Amino acid sequence: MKDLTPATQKFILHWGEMGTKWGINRTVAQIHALLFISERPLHAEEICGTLGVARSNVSNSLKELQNWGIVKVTHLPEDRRDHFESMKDVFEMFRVIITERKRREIDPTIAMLRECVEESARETGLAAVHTRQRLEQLQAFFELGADFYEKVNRLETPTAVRLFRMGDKLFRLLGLKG
Amino acid sequence: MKDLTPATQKFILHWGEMGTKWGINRTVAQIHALLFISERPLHAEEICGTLGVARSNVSNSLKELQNWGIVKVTHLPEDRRDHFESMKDVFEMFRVIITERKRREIDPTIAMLRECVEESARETGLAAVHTRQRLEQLQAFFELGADFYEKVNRLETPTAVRLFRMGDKLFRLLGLKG
DNA sequence: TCTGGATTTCTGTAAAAACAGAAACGAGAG
DNA sequence: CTCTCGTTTCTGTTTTTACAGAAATCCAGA
Repeated sequence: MKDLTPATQKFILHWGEMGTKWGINRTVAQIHALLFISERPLHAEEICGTLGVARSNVSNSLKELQNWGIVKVTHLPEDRRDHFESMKDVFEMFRVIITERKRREIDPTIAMLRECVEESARETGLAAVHTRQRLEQLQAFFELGADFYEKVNRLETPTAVRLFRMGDKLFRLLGLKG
Repeated sequence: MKDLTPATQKFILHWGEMGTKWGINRTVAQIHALLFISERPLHAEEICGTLGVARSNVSNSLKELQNWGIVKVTHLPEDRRDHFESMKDVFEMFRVIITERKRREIDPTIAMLRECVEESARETGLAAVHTRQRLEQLQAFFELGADFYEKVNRLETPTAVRLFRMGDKLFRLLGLKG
């Protein structure tokens, strides 16, 4: 890791580890961390040099980050090479990430649960009833979460931030505490 | 996969895949799915037979699930063997999972960010200032999320469910829409 | 203390993922 | 058209993770 301050290095390494724990390739996460913290767009070669990984690896990882929608290509005048930059707004960035994970993983899970519930409704026997009830509970939970997310997602960022900040006041206002 | 209805099989397989995408071992996730959907506690041998995995694998996976806190050991009269059962309440279950992930991954990340911000505050130069600002934004985001979670977590389950159900009404009540 | 079932730990193997380097491909400049 | 610089795809290797089977340990009852 060349030309990085100790703090930056520590951040990039930790972010890479975080990635692996959440099912994201370590290198992908590291490149994301690097681009996020960099004040200017970087080209692939720079990323190779800084992180010490192969060119092809960087190329594939960058494509992955673009698929996630949190890294974009830009071009600088007088330079034919692609340059890459991460989204800067943290809140927006996580909004994008969560939306994408919902699309890729949560929505298909809800669909699967729907199918399983249907299927087990057609099966007979006491066991099938139990199974169906369990699956329905799971389905209800995921649907509740998904709906809530959709609603929050429709808010403008500052509005959403305010919502999350409210806390105690929020609960009191809604008379939920009792 | 012996003695399972098609719906149950589909569910267990999907849940296993979900696991891998979220950094959970496939077998661990499958065993969890099996125990979740089972109406009675199972012993290790049954799990082996049903899922077709080795005894040792089941043993380690069960320990992992117990570390997560979503599977517990029980004993049946007239049977020396350990029996295992998953939490049944879906909402509680995810509360436990999220709490654990926060403890393992989010809290250490916040600590790391704090350290990095401190370190980069001691460094000089324009670049260091930029770095620090980025890290501070990230830190603020994580702290906001963590605080909000703590608050929701303190609510009784039915209260929290009501909160998530409110949706539109909620936003209007708070005058957030504008 | 000994015994038999039950569980965990250890060790080598198999499978999967990550990765580097080379080759192929593409786009703009001359 | 072709040469050059840059990017992507392909292929084989390395590393990591998951896993099975064997060995060791544990525990209750005799």
